[in-house]
Amino acid sequence: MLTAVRSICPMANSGKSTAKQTLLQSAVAILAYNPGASLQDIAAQAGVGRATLYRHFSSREALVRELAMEAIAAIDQVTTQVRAQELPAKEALLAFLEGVVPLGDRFHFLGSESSVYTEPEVSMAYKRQMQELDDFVTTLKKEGVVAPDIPNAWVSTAIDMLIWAGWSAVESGDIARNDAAKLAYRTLTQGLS
Amino acid sequence: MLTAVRSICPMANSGKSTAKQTLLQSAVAILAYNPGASLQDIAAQAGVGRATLYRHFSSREALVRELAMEAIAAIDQVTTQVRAQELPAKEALLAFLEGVVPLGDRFHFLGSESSVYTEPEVSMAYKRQMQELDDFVTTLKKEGVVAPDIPNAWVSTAIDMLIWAGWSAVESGDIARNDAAKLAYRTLTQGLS
DNA sequence: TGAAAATGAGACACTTTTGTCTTATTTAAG
DNA sequence: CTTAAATAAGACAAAAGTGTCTCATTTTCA
Repeated sequence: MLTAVRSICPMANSGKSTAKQTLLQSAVAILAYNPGASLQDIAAQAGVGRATLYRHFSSREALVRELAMEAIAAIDQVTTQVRAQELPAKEALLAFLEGVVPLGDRFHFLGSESSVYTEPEVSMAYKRQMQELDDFVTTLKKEGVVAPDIPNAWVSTAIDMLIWAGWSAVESGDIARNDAAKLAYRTLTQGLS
Repeated sequence: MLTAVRSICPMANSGKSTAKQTLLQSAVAILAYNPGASLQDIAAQAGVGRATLYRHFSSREALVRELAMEAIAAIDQVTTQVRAQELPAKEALLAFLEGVVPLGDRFHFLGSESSVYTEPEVSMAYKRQMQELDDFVTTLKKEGVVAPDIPNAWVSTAIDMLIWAGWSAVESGDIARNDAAKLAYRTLTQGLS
């Protein structure tokens, strides 16, 4: 376990995740499965007091908003990396899945949380990201990875759902962490056959 | 499960659905997207007072339990019908999807509601249904519809998610009601190509 | 029409959650 | 060692949700 490096060495700030980061991580882990969880539950899961949570997030709404923005940023990071490689569309799809399936809880949280529609800041970023996914689908069609007669909306939805499928299959222990993205990719490109 | 026995009264409710049915329908429609919705919201969506809701369901827990059991029964009805036709596995899959995609909200509600794990009655019925799905996956493998090297758990999860994908794509207006099951079927059997 | 049943509205007590605050303790830095 | 910052614990009031109850009104059916 590499988790315990924090205290001894004086300058090792690199491995130390801030309390805020821990809270965000715990929050998304809980909220992805139980959107109605209380801040009590979230703080407890993060191993901090409820008051500490309020020191970092002024309200539940603020927590959810930051969570959404952080999820969007994490996914953006993946898409940026994938684009930089300038892969053919098919390989880009696999790379995208490899990067995003481990973020499955954040990804799913985004699609299910209603704040995505109410908060303008989040809403705008989310729409942009959905648009980018739609553009990617168009590329997939151009390069023959996806049949042209399938509606873009269906392709996007199917990708969404199989990302969540991959993450939750790993989480429930049914699928190995390194297999999930490949299974999603295989299912998308050639089905289950 | 005989759905039409409702009341002793001779003719009373022909075209009119019971308040209870309306409530169940509204509840699943709301809870599928917002699991934390209040009974106030549910009653309002059903167009009845909150007190009326309590006349039909003694508690939130009872409402959710009946909802879950009703969802399980609805899905059972589909599987019974599909089995009765004695179709080859591939055609059976399509028939199953055609029947279940319109029940997508109930299906999704079942998989996400935690009462499924806490209530013994629901839990037992749910496990049985999941087992039946797993058996069906085994049949799909035997008849060559699904490759033998794909884990059953992945196949089940993928079917689950694409059912939900179909229902929500219809709900959001992106996909025609009559296309959703076919798109899910096509995606499962040959991917998006 | 008239009686019985169902409903809408809302009052009420209770519980949980939320957001703010204070205080004692721990942790980090000088 | 000493000081300053961060934290856990918990008190507190306000808000929202739950479950029970009553009563006036509407609906239903005989």
